[in-house]
Amino acid sequence: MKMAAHDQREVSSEEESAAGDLRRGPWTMEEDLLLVNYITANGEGRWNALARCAGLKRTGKSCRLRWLNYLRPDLRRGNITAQEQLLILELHSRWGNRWSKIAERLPGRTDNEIKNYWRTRVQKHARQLNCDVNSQQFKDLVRYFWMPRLLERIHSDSSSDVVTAHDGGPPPPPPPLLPAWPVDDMVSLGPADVELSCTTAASSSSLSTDGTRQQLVVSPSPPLTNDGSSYSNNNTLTLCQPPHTEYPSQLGGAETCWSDESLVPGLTGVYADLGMPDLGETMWGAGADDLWYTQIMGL
DNA sequence: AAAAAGCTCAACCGCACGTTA
DNA sequence: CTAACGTGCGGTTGAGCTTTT
Repeated sequence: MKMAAHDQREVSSEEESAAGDLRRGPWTMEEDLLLVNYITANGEGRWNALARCAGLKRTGKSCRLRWLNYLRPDLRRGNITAQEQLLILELHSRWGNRWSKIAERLPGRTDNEIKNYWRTRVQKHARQLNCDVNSQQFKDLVRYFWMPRLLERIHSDSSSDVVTAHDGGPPPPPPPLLPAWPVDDMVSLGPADVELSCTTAASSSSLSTDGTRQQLVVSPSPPLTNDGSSYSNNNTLTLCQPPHTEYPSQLGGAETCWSDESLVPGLTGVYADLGMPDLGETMWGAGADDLWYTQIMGL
């Protein structure tokens, strides 16, 4: 964890703004205490007056930002989880750069945090692919490669928790490829009127939230439609692959691939050029399980 | 070991919009 | 009606840290 800026340096007199004697730059611990104590006693709002009354030589804006992004008690710390990444990708595809709106769906996360995540992780990979982050190609990439990948990870993480809790025996076999998931697999997610689902010939899986209850539900699959490509209606994103796209698996049985040139024109070529494992590793913090892509892509 | 490059994220900025006097 | 003020948002910056060369 990064050390707070105010622990790292003293306040320089130059940071005392000449204009109005207002301070700028990193907050000190004393300023944080003043702000927290004042808001605890008096509540938030009226930030300019609050700044004066609390004895802070800061703008109201600066106080508000410090409180919302760093000091308020319901903030969630730590890395963005796979579930949160999935929600960010889905909500951004729906709403664009409406960071505060997206943040509402991720309790404890700030718009600033989500915005930083998007810029440092997602946009970086768009650049690496020479894609515009707003291009249809990149959106398809996210939809057909990264979101299924995240769903798989969410599942495998929760599965491994169960194994370690209940099974002291030999290590389990490698996790199945998408999406042979257990039924009623529960994961934690923030409130959102979002449902994500994946469909293959074998089963379908969905990750949904309804504002009060969060769940990842895996259920037997309905028959695939011929085109296998429908997705994104009002509240449901369905990631489909055509039934003919099957690949032999070292893990036993035919496996499915989430990409198909007919669905995402040009994508296969993108990955032939750049290589998939690097993408997954840097974006989602993956390690050995990038084998998944190399098997599928024949790389 | 040191320099360079890359990355993260707290904080600031300008603008838009709503509220108040 | 309107000017001033308060608030919130998205975009941008840069200090400090980490990784690579």
